[in-house]
Amino acid sequence: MLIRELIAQSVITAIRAAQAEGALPAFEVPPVNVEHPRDPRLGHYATNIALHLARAAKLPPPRIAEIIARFVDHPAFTAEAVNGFVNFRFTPAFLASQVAHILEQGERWGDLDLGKGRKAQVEHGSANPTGYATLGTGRNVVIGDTLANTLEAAGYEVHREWYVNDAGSQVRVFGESVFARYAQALGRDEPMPERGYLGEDVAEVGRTIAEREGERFLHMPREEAVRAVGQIGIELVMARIRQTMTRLNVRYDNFFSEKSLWTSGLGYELIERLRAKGLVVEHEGALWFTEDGSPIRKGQAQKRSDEEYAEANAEAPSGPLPVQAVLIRSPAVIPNPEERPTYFASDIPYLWHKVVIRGFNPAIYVWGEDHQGDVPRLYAAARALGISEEAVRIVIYRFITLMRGSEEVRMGKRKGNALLIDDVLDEIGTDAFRYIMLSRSVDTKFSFDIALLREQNEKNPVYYIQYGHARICSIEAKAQEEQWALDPSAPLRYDHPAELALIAKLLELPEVVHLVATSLQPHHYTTYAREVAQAFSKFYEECRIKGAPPDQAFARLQLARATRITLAKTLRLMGMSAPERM
RNA sequence: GCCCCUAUAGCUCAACGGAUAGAGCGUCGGCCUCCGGAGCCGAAGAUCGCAGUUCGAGUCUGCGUAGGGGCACCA
Repeated sequence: MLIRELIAQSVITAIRAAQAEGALPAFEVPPVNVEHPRDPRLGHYATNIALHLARAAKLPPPRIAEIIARFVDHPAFTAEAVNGFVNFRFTPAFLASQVAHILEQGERWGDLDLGKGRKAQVEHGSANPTGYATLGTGRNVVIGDTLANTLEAAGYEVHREWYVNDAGSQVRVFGESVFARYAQALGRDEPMPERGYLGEDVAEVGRTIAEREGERFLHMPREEAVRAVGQIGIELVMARIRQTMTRLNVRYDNFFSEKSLWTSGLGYELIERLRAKGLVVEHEGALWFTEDGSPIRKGQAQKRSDEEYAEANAEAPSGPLPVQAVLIRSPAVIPNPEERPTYFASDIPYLWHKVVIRGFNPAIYVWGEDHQGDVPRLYAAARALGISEEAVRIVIYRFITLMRGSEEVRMGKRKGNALLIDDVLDEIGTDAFRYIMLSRSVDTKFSFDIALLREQNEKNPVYYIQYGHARICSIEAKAQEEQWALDPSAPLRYDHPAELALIAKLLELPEVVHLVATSLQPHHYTTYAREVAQAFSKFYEECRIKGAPPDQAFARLQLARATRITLAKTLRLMGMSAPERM
């Protein structure tokens, strides 16, 4: 149980006891909100319950708070009424016992039992295999991987998956681009396709194929050659992406092929199932999904400019319209059968495969903000398939604005000017990269200045956190080497404010894991890790270990160890290393 | 036109409806006989605007302003 839940319970018990003795009138006890006071001098926790009870109890809040504080009875903390709040302070004995608890938990410290062994999936990365992994994908995978780590710590059995968009017309355009580069590498005068992929990565893939395979594809029918070269291209790109992910300390259990959803027949099977429910209809030669079975609205099937939307919707009622989207394109428009299912059409069997076939609950999607419009569609698909909406959780993160000095650089894979993860890692390394990606909340857009990379790297707070960890390792080693006088027989005791503040900070770890696991907002770790490192620095500054009386030296060394465990765990959750020296 | 997201210190970001809005970087000023100074202490500096709900609003609601994304037989 989290400590805040413990406190909430003792408050409820206190209120009931007060009611039983007639100190408070009878009323239904509302949920008790327990939080950290902003000012740590007020205590470790506080509740505002008295402010909420004023009406029900027909008493002024400060009076209620006093009564509750008087009836709170728990060995771990004391209660005090201030300003209508009830503030709680851990007893030094309890804090000392928690240091022992952390040491005993070791690597399991911070773990929760939220998942109760249920299977959860985090699908992240999933960029089109039409080029090497870019900065945008970097934000995606760092968020996804950290969430996966978190759910694991929270007691879920976690599956990590990359969805390979190996179907659709982009793959063909990519294949043609690779083929052109391949032919060019062999000295042929082959033009790049229209809207082809102009990046150096695609050129490199073309050259690699030329080196490995020679001219054999030049002697095949072109259509066949493009397909074969495109397939090899995807494999080469995915191989490189896997390398990049390894470098980023992001691992996957599976790479799931979009194409397989159609070659297995699952996609068509589900379309028939939905058709039977009247949710799939034919319209102008294409197959459409219509959330409520209503007829397809006019003019749905074209892209429009902002002005055209404005005009088309001038008379439309306010609020979102029922979801309608093409699943299978009309043969009259798209002749190639492989390109007929749309991206959304694949989402339906993919969701089914995740939740119904593989039993993931929740299935978490990490999507860039360009997919924000797909959210209602995915939920509509879930409802149509009879899948609980709670099983589907979607994290939308904002894009990165790439700056060079004060100038914004528009990135594009197709244009070939996208910044690759590998290039950034060459400059700043995995830990700093992950820290930067994690330090902003997912729905905050942030700018990434390549001109300042080096400078930002040196000042990256991750080093401060790791420094704290390394410093503790060094102290522990020195204590052993120099045989400091330590007395492990005395009970642990702490009374210095810096010691007590540090312990209280360490005790927040399970709460932070809980917060990240439920909010799916991994940036909270960066703040927390920094606070722990800061509390340790202060402790280090003010409380000498070496040379203290043997019982106190031992207690402080144990506290340093508990800090090391907490820092290491937090770094590990964020996918960063916890170095023993720097 | 409709939908989603964002606006907090000079810059980059925190803050689960609570008490004096916190950090980092930058600026200014202190601190190394001592377990690692990648540190510690201090100063200046902020909630886009107008209403509303609430005992209490950076946080919720409405309107406005500014920015990003979406509204495809693209992926």
